[in-house]
Amino acid sequence: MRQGVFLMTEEMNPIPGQAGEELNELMQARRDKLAAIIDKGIEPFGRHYEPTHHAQQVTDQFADLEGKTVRVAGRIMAIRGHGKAGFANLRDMSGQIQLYLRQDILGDDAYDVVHQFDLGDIIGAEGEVFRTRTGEVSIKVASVSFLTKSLRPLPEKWHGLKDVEIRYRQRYLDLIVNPDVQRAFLVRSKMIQALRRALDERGFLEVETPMMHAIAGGAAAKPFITHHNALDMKLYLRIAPELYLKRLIVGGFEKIYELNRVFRNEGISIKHNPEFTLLELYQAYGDYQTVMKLTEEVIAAVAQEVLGTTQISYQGQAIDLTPPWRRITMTDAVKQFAGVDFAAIKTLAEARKAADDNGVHYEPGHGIGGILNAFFEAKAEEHLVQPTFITRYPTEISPLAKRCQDDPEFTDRFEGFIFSREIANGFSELNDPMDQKERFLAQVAQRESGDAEAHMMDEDFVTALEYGMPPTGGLGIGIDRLAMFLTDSYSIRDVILFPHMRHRDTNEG
RNA sequence: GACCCACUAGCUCAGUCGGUAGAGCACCUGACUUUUAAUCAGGGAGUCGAUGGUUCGAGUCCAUCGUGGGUCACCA
Repeated sequence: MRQGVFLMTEEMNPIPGQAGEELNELMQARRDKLAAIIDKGIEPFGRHYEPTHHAQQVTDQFADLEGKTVRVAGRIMAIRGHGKAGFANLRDMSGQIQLYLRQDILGDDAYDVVHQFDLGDIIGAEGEVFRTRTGEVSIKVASVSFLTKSLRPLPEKWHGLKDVEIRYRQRYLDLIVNPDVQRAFLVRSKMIQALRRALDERGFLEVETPMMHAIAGGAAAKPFITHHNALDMKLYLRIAPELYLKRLIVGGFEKIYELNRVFRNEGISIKHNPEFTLLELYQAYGDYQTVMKLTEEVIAAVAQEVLGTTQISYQGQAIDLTPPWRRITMTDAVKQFAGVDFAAIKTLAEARKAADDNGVHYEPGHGIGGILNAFFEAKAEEHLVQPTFITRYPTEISPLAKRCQDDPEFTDRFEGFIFSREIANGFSELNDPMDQKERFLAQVAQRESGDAEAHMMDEDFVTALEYGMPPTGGLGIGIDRLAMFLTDSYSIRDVILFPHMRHRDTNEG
């Protein structure tokens, strides 16, 4: 067999230079230093250290700290030797601080250890805070503690790491050498914190519902399929938590949210990752107006808290998140941007002719509502740069939303758009079990005619509605996309720590 | 899934017309006690993504494959 040990090793270790390969010159040099450190009786992979300050604090509080002794810990990012003295830049989570290392202060033995330092090593240092001749706040190191030896060379200090494949596959390297990357994920983290706080303040309760579903419902999407061995049953990774959250509204919870991952078995692009983070919330006794208002308020509040402003810039485009956002019905948007008035279109034949005349693509299964939506996506969406709510979605494409009081062909539903991208989706929840059952049946029919994204029948959900669900407003917000706007990230991969990549395989044809 | 582009030292990149592979940083040796992309002198480092083909000769031309990126389609 050609698939010997070597191929197995490659497959299990997608990172170049792993065990089994010969060490290159740079790695050998580090192993040699490792041995030298061990020879001196020092543990190269340490156990414990208690820093008194972060790097940034030392700089910020220089006036108070000058002449005082501090302990810091972090990764060595630069070394500048000067014979019997030297400088090193130490990086921790807060930033960098310069260390000044002198043989006459450290002593010969300790200074020998300093000579074994490599870029990337993690050390602790204790010493007096001072300012150098050139004005840089530094620490005159009296003692160093070796905490972790780094056995691989870091990417270059000046140009950083640019190879996007390595950046995503080995995100830790990206985080070490590209400070902006860490900042983006910090913003994402704060944004999620701010969101939770905004919802908690408004009396919402965070809940957790199953990620593995026997029936994949709550959205139009292809699910990932898995299998439970003991129960010998097919399970789907959830495409949305919606149907479980509404069961909780039936159960008596009044304001709930879930902020977690959903999984959709679809293409990957700068706007799509197979798993992404979705916020869904439900407010009993509210409607789509309630949650539409909540959407603009919460997004503006989060931007204000995280960035200090509701005026953001995305890819060079100024965007004003300040409420209230523009509101326009889908029919009016199509009329405005495509010049086609669907209020005057009463038959499928007329809708199809309008689409044909305007070069709008539609599927054979589309009704008037589906064609209206196709018009909207083809002609109107691109114009929705500033935050805009599109309302009155066709019932045909909204199987879980309540019909409008004045027209059963439309629903009390909205989607929020920023920079032409859908960022929020909300509606008055359908709580009529008989209507819901009919909508499911229509979805099942579509599914049987080949639409893999149409809903499955969920009898238990209908049963829950039969016990009675109060009128409810529901909302979903795409967290990754919101993070993209707040961090001015071009690709969704830049706000997901470990975006999905193809599995690295062996090189056999 | 279709099309376009990329893949050269640990990293960032050059490489002309097809003629034995280059730079900066990093690394190694030496000098240097306030430098900061430290400096100075010397040195080592490559399966040019993989496989096949054309050719006297391929990093360079051709084909297939792999991985990544982009655009489109689908989707939030």
